[in-house]
Amino acid sequence: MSGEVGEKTGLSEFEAQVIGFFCDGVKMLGLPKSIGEIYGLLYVTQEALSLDDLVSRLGISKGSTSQGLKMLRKLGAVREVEGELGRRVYYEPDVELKQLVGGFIKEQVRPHLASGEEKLANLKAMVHKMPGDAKSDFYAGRLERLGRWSKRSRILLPIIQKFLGR
Amino acid sequence: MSGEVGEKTGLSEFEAQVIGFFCDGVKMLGLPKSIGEIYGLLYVTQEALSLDDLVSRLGISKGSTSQGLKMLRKLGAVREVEGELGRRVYYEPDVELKQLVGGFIKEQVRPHLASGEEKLANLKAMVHKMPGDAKSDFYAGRLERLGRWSKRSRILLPIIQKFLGR
DNA sequence: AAGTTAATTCATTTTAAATTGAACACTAGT
DNA sequence: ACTAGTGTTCAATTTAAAATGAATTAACTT
Repeated sequence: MSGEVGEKTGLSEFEAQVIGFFCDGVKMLGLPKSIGEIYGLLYVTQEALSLDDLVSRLGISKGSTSQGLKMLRKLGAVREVEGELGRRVYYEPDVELKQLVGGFIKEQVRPHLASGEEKLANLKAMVHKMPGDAKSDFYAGRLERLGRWSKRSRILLPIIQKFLGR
Repeated sequence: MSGEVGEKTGLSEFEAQVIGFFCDGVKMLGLPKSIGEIYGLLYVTQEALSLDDLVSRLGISKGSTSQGLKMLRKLGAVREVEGELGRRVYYEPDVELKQLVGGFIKEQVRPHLASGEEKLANLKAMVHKMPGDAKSDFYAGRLERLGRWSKRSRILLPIIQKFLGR
C-alpha cells in the first residue's frame, strides 16, 4: 500500500478523497504532497482551521504543516482569519482560481522565467566573444530562437491570467 | 559541488551552459534532468546524434539515455533521422515551441486533467448519496467550483496552443 | 520576569524518483 | 545459426526532495 493520505484519523471517506484530489493536483504542479493535504482539508472544511487542527486531522508533523502554510500564504492560496479567542491563527482557503493561478505564476513561474532570461543573456555574450564562423552563427540562431520562446512565454502569462479571471 | 552537468567530458563551456539551461527548464516542468541534458545537447549540436554519441558526450548511462529518448519521442521533442550507414538511429531536436508545448500538453497535462475529472465525478456521486443537509450542500458547492476550474483549464489548453503556434 | 501556549527553524531521517548497469532482445551480416 | 553491433528493460543503487520532531523563538498572561 503506497499512496495513502496520512493516517487520516477522523477524516471521512469523502474528505480523504477530496484531499487526495488536491494531492494529485499539487504534485502535477511540482509542489509537495503536504501542500495538497493542507489546502485540500481547508477546501473541504467549512470552518477555518488552525495549524494544530491541521496537524491532528491530517496526521502530519507540525513542521510540515508550518512550512506548508508558509508556502500557501506566499502563493496567496490561504488567508488568515481572526481566531475567536486567544492568539491562535486560523486559516481558510482562497477558492478563486484566478488568485491561485496568479499566485502560482508570480511565485513559481516568473522567477524561473527571469533566471532563464538571465542565463540566456550570458550565453549571448559568450557567442559574441566567439570567432564569427559557421558554428557561432548556428549558435546565435539557436539562442535567438530561445529568446523568442522566452518572450512568448512572458506574453502568454497575462493572457492566461486574464482568461482565468472571469 | 552539487549542480554539475554530468562529467561533461569534451563539452565546451558554451555547450555545458546551454545544457544547464535546458536542465532548469525541464525541472520546472517536472521532468528528470537527463531529459534536459539530452534535449539540450541535441539543441546545441548542428549534426544529428546517436544514442551512443549522447552517452559518451554527456557521460550518463545508456539506460537513462534510452529512456530519456523514449520520453522525448513520445513528447514529439525529437525526431529520428536516417543514419548515414549502418542501422544506428540518429536524433535531432524539434525546435518548434508549438510542437513542444503541444506534446507536453497532450502527454503530460491532458491525462492528469482527465483523471482529475474522473475523480471529481466520483466525488459528486458520493455527495448525492449523502443526506441532504447543510454540510452536503456545502460539499456540493465546493465540488461545483472544482468542476468549473477543470472546465476552464480544459478550455484554456487550446488557447495556449493557438497562441504559441505562430 | 517567569510561565504558558503557539509557531518556526533546521539537522536528521525517511520517502520517492531518477540513474545505473548488467542481462536481455532485436536486427543485420557472414 | 552464430556473431557483432544497437537498443531496451528492469532490479538494485544512488540522489534529491520532503517530512519529522526536538530545540528555539515569539507573543501573550499573570
